[in-house]
Amino acid sequence: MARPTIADIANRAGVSKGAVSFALNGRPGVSDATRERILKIAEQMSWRPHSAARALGEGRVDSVGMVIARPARTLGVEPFFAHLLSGVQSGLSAESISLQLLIVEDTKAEIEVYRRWASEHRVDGVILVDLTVKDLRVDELKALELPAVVIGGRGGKGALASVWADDRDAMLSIVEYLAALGHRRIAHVAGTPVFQHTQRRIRAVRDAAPRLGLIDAPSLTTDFSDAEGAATTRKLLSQANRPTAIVYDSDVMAVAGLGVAMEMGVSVPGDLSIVAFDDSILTQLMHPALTALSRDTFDFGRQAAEVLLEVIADPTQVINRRTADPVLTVRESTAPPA
Amino acid sequence: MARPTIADIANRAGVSKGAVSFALNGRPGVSDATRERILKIAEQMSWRPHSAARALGEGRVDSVGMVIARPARTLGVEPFFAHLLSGVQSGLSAESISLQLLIVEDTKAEIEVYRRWASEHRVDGVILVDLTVKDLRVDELKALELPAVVIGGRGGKGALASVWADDRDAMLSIVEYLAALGHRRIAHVAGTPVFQHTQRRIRAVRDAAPRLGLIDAPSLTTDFSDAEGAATTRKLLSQANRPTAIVYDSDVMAVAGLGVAMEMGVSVPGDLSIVAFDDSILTQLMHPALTALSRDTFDFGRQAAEVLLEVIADPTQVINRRTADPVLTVRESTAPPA
DNA sequence: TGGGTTTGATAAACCGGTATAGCTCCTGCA
DNA sequence: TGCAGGAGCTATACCGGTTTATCAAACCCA
Repeated sequence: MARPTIADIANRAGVSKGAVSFALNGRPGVSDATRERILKIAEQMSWRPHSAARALGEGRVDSVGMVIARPARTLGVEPFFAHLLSGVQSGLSAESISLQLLIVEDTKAEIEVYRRWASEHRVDGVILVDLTVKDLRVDELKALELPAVVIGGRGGKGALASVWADDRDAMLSIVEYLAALGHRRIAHVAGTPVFQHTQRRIRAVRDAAPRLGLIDAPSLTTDFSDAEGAATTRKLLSQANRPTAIVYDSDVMAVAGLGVAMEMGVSVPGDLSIVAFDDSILTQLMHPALTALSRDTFDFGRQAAEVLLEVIADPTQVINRRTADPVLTVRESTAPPA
Repeated sequence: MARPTIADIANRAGVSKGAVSFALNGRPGVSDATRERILKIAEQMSWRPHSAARALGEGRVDSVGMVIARPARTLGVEPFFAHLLSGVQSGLSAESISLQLLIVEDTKAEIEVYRRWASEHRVDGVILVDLTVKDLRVDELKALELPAVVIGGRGGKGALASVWADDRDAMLSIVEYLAALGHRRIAHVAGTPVFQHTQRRIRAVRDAAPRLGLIDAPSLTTDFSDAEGAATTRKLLSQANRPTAIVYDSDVMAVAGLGVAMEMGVSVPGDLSIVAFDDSILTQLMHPALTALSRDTFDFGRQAAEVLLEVIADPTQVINRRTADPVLTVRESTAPPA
């Protein structure tokens, strides 16, 4: 018989459906002898609970969702999401909870998805990425009463649970490293200013500049694309007093920047040092290989999953978990200034 | 009231649950007046069907699954999957069917997932990628009676539905292009020989060689990693009669190969032409930008979703749909041999 | 030996939809 | 006037689990 139900098992064992349910869920109400008999039969018939039936009875569907709101075009070059996803899954697999992934164009569409998921009871909770400065999603999720955890930001006034790394410290470690090499003109090619992490990184550079005696430390914002990364680099390198080091907020932009430098005959790391805020195979494929900040993205995802499950279990609590600090991996793209 | 049920609507409208169900699903059994009244009330209460309840009643859960069996480490650099995913979603969104994504380490784990999904009724069907020569998954899915569609291969003896592009023609177009430029020593850095598409590409090169008068046209297999791509390139370029052109089965390997060439002082495209079998931002970020074969991966995914939905609707049919042919995008990495 | 508690089980309700049998009332036609 | 037939709706069973109320038998202690 394909796909047996507990009624089938009850029949075979000569007991009621209720008894089977008790036995399979390890709760009192049946004798040890009966329990074992039922378990053995269930095993033989290779029974597994029907997810929808369970979801209907209990309140939960054993599924969580994650929406990525970026144009598909800009997605995928960075291994960031692939690693994050794997981590999330490893955190969920222990409880055999499934993950729904959706890639949408913008935040508006993302919020629509949350509404639909909530009203159709498709997920027990969601994981948020790319938190913006005034993030509409936070209030929306609160209103929907949908458990959520924010990755890489502090959930806005303690409203949502979060898993975060210290972007400020990370950026400081990069700038301090460059300053220690002797660099005094350091530029920062940042991402979109609407992202909270972008803001934090910009502030870190600005605050550290006077202390480290930097002559100039501009942060220039972009849309995270390779095109704007390249354009911004070109602008920086065309200045009279051009920087001797550039920090890029993503590996893709750093690679684009390296390309521009080579084109313009600016040698790396001789005339220009380059650091990427995110690490990946990309940075290692380059010649020279790029010095980059390595974050344990997999662990990031795993912890987010764990926190989400805790929040689902008890929605009243607000957890803010800090993850391991990122470390700077020095490669061939950084050296003392000429 | 949060999350109203059809019983609530029936109450408000003063009709039975059945009438509400008829009205909401647009089937006969209620008068137009009543129907409109019910629809208006449902709209007011912002009712949406409870996915689990619906799944339990009808046979389907309105959800399909996709498992990617690759080590997370090697994943994500290629935009391939991100684009594929977006395409799949766009094909599913019309019917508001959700997608479950899982990244696992190997095929064994993948098959386990299918078993679980089937027994727990978590998905209505699945999408397969990376078909291998003797693929265990095909028989397994047949046994589980789980509707499936294969991307990029012909589902093994017509067993499963499929969506495929002509890898053979694509490879021929590359080799013919290089031959037309005057190249006679062309090497092929292939992927894993267990993949069907790898085999087809290798055969295409071998078959075309005599016709095009190629002196030498070896296909060397790798594990698709940048490391083996680089190592193989080094070997090729160290030979006495080294090739004047190399075709790589992936963009990542092509980039790695370009790095090796530069390191060894082999100028591209002066001394060596490079072509990547897959296109992405990666190939465009390079200097020189790489000539690459562009496939409409998004459309690939969209069509796979469509075919899967058809197969779910009628599991007896076997659809084999051929997608648009890939086109060669010529950039700066190819030129006539010196 | 009798009354109260515990143990092990059952039957039935319930979750939120869909499908179906059946009922009432109206209409048309002989 | 009677009756067939259809429109419009209700009541109810059902999907596959969980949970609760109920109940019989065994057990305990005085």
